[in-house]
Amino acid sequence: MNKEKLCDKCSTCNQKSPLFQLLSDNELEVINDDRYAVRFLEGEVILKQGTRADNLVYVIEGFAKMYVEGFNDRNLLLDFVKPMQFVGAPAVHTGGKYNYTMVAVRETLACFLDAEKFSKALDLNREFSKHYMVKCSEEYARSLDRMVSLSQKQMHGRIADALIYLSEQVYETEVIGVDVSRQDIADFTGMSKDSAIRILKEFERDGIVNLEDKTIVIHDGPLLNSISMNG
Amino acid sequence: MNKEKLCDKCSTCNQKSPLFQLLSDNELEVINDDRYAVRFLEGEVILKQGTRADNLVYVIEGFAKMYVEGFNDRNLLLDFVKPMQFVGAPAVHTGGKYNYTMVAVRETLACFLDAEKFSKALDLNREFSKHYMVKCSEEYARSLDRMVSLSQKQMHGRIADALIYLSEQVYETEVIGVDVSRQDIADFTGMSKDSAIRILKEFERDGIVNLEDKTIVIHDGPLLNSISMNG
DNA sequence: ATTATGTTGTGATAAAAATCACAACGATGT
DNA sequence: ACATCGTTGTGATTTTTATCACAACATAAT
Repeated sequence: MNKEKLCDKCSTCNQKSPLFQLLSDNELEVINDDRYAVRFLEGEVILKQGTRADNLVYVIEGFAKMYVEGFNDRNLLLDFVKPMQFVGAPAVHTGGKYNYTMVAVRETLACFLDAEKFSKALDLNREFSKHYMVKCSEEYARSLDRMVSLSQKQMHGRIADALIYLSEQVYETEVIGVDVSRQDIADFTGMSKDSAIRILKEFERDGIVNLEDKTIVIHDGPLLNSISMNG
Repeated sequence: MNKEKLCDKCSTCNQKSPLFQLLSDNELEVINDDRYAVRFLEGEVILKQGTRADNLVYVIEGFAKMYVEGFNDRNLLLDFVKPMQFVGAPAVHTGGKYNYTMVAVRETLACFLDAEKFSKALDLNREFSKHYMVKCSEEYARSLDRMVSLSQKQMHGRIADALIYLSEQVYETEVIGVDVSRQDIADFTGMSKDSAIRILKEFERDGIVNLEDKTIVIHDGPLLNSISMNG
């Protein structure tokens, strides 16, 4: 498969994150040393919650999701992962076990970076480690926002939050794609699948969204924002 | 007041965090440069959510709490802060506004470290920045746990989680002190004050805790753990 | 002394959300 | 063509939780 050629070495990788562009070829070589890429099929587990966190996963192409396996067989969907994103924090820094499971939503090419080597690169280049720290801090800040949403808003507000996030941050268009199921939205907003469906249907009746064969098209963004704020 | 003498300079500070002990006197001098200590009275705001995050607060003595000001006049209590803890992340790294408010629960002596200077220290000493990163990652990991608790457990389980955390991590004894109010526990567990009181009373009837003039004494830790797991 | 004020506590009621029991539909496999 | 399976969707019902309306009590203020 010619796609693996993209992954010959880090310095020539054509899916190089802005973060990696801060590293010199020599520094990249440190990370390149122990890295390897693996292609995952839809539904396959890339990282499993509870296993030792000795790799940072860099998504080269595809689409994945990460979720915490919680209580009563319920999952808390944390995020969808697009190419050029890093997955592994915070466990990779505390030296513990992965805090979540990561699964390929579509066929996904993932690069496994050795945590030790990555840490070495953080040592070598302070600009790199600084920017990486900013990325981690942004993730943390988002988790605080979600804690507020999950604990203080009721279902309409939480669904609105989810749709806004998926539209603005994940799909970067008004159309939320087919690979986000109703169950995903329920897992993202901490409610039952039934309730999530009900509210999406309600939003459709109110002209806020269009539901067309499993995609969700946002029709009235301002109203959605107002529901997010007041719910 | 002789207490301020404790705070003459960082290198002789007798409330020096293990993290600061990684820094040489010269490196400490960088941080010492722009720092200042302020004594806060009970109830006074130390950091205000929404203001520019250009200081990292280091608690020298006292007791404080941090909470997100959320929706409908509700607060999400994030944590209690004891001496030798740093407060300011993640905003101080993203260069934005504080994500939460910090208030003195008792009289508190707080040291304000300039974010730029702190960042300089992170630049100078990789061991220091590595350990700091671990601290931040642990905080982030805890927020993931809390997201699961808040979104998947019902009230009994959440109250159990709160009591376990307060007992084990904050007070480090079975006695949760007077400066944690019922409203605090409600804000920590994302429920109404009324519900929090009701469940605490129920726990008392079931012999799980003792409520004696505003302190909460944990009587049956194992049962509390089981409620935390199955709730 | 007595008026506020804040916290704790309690029952009754209302609202929110989960659960249950299905139906409809499409994709997949045999 | 038919069964199977997973996802979406809906109404009825039950459970969970918030809200409301107070009372009791302590503390602080006048």
